[in-house]
Amino acid sequence: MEVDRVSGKELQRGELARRTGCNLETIRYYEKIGLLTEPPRSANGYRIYGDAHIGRLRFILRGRELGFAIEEIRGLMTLVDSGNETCAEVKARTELHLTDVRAKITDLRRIESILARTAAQCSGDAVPECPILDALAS
Amino acid sequence: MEVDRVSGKELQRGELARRTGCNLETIRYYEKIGLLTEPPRSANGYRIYGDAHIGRLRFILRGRELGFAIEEIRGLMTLVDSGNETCAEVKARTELHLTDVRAKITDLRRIESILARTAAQCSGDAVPECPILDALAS
DNA sequence: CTAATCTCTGTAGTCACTACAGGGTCAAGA
DNA sequence: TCTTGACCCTGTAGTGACTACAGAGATTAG
Repeated sequence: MEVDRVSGKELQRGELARRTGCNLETIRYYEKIGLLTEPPRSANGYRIYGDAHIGRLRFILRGRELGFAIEEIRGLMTLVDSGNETCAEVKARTELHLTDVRAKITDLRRIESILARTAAQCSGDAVPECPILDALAS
Repeated sequence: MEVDRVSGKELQRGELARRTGCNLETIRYYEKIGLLTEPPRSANGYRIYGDAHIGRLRFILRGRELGFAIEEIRGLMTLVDSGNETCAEVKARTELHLTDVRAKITDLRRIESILARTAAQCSGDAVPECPILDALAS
């Protein structure tokens, strides 16, 4: 029994994975944590996905790419599903996340400058005295 | 039986935690994974730490602050312990890590700009059409 | 004497997956 | 018809770097 590949409406898990670039197991994981709704099954027990699932999974993956946590994505999707979403609310959540991202950048930049500065003091010779180790020890 | 607080040579776990700013449980964790050597015990079974432990733990914590992975820190400490460390080797490992940090910064900056740009398109009104959700869905 | 504050142990939970073992199903080729 | 390979199913365990907790024993202050 082959699934319908012409209309693109019925996909098996592997096919969904290929189309979205998502790892095969991750799809099952998202279902397990309730981020993807359980799809119907064919007679043999295989999951059958439709267009709605592709869209939802793409939403999740895009959100993850942008660094949103699973729970933040769940929140956004719940908001959309409830039909109560407003641009204001979505924007507020995005800006909250943006603050987080910026804090991480600041952190990493501080780390970068310390590392770069310390490494620059380093002779790079085959000697046992090392300013990097000194920096770590102090 | 009180530990010696004058010379600062013998500390209990809680005291070591306080002096280094390390979480109490984390010390036990570092011991479990072999990053901190098992300290001697007092008659009642309590761990007793000395100056060497303070130094080692500080080294680990500083390394973690700078984003080194546990295994990288373990590698650096092994290098030092072997007495074979050279400035060149330490520098090489630091620069490897620096590359990693810079890659993360690049990643986050890309995310930041997408989020900022998208949020800026957002009216912030109480309307259900939202460019952020559109960006996530596309 | 008692209550508070240490310490000990092992284990489980966090986040977001990823991998694997051990099986069932299905389509195509020899 | 048989077999091979590619799919799919399930549950569980592993990753990294902790953190928290339960249930116990030890010590100290009042």
